[in-house]
Amino acid sequence: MLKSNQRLCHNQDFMKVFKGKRHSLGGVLLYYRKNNLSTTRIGFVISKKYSLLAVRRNKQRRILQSAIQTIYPTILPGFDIVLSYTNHSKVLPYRDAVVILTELLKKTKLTRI
RNA sequence: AAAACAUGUCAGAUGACAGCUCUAUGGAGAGGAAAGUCCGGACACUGACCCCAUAAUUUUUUUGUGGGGAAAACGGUAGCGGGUAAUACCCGUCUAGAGUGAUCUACGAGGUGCGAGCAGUGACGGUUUUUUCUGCAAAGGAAAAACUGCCCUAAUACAAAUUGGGGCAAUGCCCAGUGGUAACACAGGGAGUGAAACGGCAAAAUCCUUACUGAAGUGCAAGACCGUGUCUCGCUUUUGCGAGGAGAGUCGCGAUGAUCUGCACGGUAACGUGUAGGCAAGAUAGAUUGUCAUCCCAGAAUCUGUUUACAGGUUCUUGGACAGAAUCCGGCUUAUCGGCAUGUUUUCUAA
RNA sequence: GCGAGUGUCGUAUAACGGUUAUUACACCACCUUGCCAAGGUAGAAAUGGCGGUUCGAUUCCGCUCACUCGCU
Repeated sequence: MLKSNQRLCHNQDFMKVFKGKRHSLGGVLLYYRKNNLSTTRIGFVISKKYSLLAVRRNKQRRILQSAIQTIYPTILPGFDIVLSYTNHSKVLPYRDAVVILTELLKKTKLTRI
């Protein structure tokens, strides 16, 4: 779980980010857009299309959150990012999530290195 | 000891690293169903019948506040007796059926209406028993007998139908008796019918009535406050004032409660009374977790031992039921891997 | 979260508790035509699922599954 200033919290912010650029890899969709703040804020979208059970949706979101948390120091500040996972056929485990997210961030040049 | 039945209860454990929410430095942090939203309440707002008290305007009256009552309308319940804040809930009990049994399942006021079911009668049909055929078996076909409510008699020689007369039983009806708080059960007496008479159905309060009973409607996105944006309108036209109102703001909303746990008493029980102790999640793009290790449970493969089904060991990119609080409680319903405890019944063994 | 509603052939649509479940378009076969369309004749195809009430259920009731809508 990220801190509250590192999270996207309001519907208007989400709508803004969806109008920005996007990239996808392995079922993970990444939207991003510049904001005028000193931190990057990240939001997660896992819809009812992924699973109708609330337990599975919560589980998948927590896995993505904890994967982001390990990568977070390498991300450049000043962006709004939204991550969503829609591949309803299987669960994305923690190790694969870390690999996919680092590759995605390298492609979009949001990392420091 | 085995099998079964009922009720209650647990919902993998420990550690390390990294992190979140509340509280404020000490801690606390998801369920039995948090689910479905099928019922019932609490709570909030809206409108509102009659009576009484009080305050203001005023003295006919109108408005506000508080308290009490009633049943019109609109609902709720429906064998009987209880429990509860309340219920389509719970407990006990009556009736019918299933089971060797513990136990389980089902139904329930009256009228009026319906009636393609049963019976009324011949056939058909149904149930039981016996024989026989097909078939591995399950089951199916054929034949016979008994029962399934009618019987006797006259007009009319016989049969059938119709009409008249007579008789018996069961259910139901009426009367009074015994047991039970009651529903009802048991055992008597009387009248009458051969028929929509009896029995059956009306499943979501509906066609009408009766008895008992509840004021109604909307739901926390209820609702209360604030009045903040490069917002809108009006006045002033610098500041400012008033109205509306986006809202990502505050409260409602996080435990002194129809509360939880233990004990005692009353009651067959649901439950009630008393007493001692506890204060146990409170998020809002939505916390209550992620990863790893060891153990535990289950599964698969394999090895060893012997009674060939058990015991022990090894391995695994194996799996860990159903499922995630959203205002809060009491029920019901649905989903669910496994385990534990208590009580009861049946069978077997031993004394 | 709170509340309301709908499921009938491939699609749209009808039904008093009593039929072999209606109609239109689409589909298939045949006739017609030199060929196609239109037209004619015949045909196949459905009550979301599981239980209950009833002599009998698309209809009434319960549970369940899927879908739709309203309230920031």
